[in-house]
Amino acid sequence: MKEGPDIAQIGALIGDPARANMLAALTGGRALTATELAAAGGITLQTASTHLSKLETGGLLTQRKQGRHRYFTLADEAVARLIESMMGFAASRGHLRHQPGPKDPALRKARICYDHLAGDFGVRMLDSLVASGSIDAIGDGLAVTAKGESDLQCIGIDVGSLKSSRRPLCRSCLDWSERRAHLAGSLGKALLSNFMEKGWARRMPESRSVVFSPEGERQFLKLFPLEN
Amino acid sequence: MKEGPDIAQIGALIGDPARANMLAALTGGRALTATELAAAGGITLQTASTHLSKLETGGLLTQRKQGRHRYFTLADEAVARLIESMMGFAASRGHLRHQPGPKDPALRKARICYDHLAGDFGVRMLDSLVASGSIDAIGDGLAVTAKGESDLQCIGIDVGSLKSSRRPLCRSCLDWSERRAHLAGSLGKALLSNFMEKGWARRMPESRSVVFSPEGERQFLKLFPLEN
DNA sequence: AGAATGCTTCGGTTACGATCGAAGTATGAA
DNA sequence: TTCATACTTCGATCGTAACCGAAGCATTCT
Repeated sequence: MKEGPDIAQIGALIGDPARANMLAALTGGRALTATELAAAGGITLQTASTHLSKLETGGLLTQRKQGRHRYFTLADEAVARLIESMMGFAASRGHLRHQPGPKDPALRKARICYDHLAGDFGVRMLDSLVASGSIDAIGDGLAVTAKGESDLQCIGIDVGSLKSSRRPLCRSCLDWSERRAHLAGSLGKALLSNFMEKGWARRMPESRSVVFSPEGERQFLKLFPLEN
Repeated sequence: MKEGPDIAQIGALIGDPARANMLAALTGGRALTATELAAAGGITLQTASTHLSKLETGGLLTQRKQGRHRYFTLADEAVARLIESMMGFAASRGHLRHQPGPKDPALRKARICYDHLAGDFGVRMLDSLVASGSIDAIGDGLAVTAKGESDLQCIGIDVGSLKSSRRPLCRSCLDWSERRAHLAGSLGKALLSNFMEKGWARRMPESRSVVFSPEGERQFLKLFPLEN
């Protein structure tokens, strides 16, 4: 009858539209203030405040006060994964919010998923890394090969130092737009920051989309070719 | 602002305690009638009926009428994965339902997870298969080796025929009690049914727990040893 | 045929929670 | 100090949905 952990609590937590919108906004990875989240949820500040405290006591959010602002973030990567997996599920059921805004194509092309690259470009990058033998893939599992380690070193990424972190190096993440895997984990994060440092890509404010400069896109496509 | 798929709908669907309990009951894998589910949810039949129709239109359940009964099942494996992953998340946050009933230890030891073996025994089985070189594991990805294929043949499982199914052969599934991976996919299912055919194990009515006979447990432990 | 079982639909009650206005606290700026 | 911003808490309203009793179908049993 009543077995196991209590799903209903977190379900209800995510089940409110305003809260769901706020969580989705935070999937962008950057910390947001209460007022920004209120806007994202489409509600007043007071209401947002109560929602945020609920989400925090529910363990989904952490807050960090800085000056007179209160910055909220997803509690950890597990939360981000849960939200993203629910998005994938919702998308597969056709629970889509039809709003073919101008941002939509940009989001499908390249967007941020917590701290790594998702969308068309994210999928292409992982496919290319696997095809070139830099990453071994068995099902959902990923591992960097010796070749990959040296290739990545050339781009400017030290895999060795990433390995020492407690966080898994590679992890495949299924996103809702492509429904195919892209690269998450500390390596996924490192690659994206690498692109941004080089000026190839930058994040758009108020959105999860990532735009590449013309030159950046050229370099990216050259670096991660698709054979077929 | 409003990007991507609508999480809130399925969140709300799962967010109701009665519905959550019914879904959890269905994670057991067997099809249940409306009255059984009403009992599982702790509500009357009428209320259960409306809940069930909501879950069905939401795409979480499928019903199959047979005679004067209506059997409900989780719509597909993706739903089962979602529920189980939410259970894992809830457990990690301490959202546990404290009810130290007598069944609890049995559930941790061996229970069913949709259609395969989970709990202590499920984890042990996968660990042993990996250690013996029957299964290759990279991160979350699993693949049967040639050695594994012949070993499994000896037990009475034809991997070749399983491969032809559309469903993935191996998949790792993280369960809430152990927080470690166990074997899902068509192979996971085949192994469990193999044990049950041999009389090693059987399912308890009204519960997700799987109990091994003394002899069955002896055989199981011998077949899947742990070295350390 | 009639009776029993399994389930759905209808109607009305009730309770909870989402919402906002208004007032209260904390931090920073003038 | 005073004023402004960022946020929380209080209080009250309101809507929705969960719930059950009762009645309505459908299927099977006798």
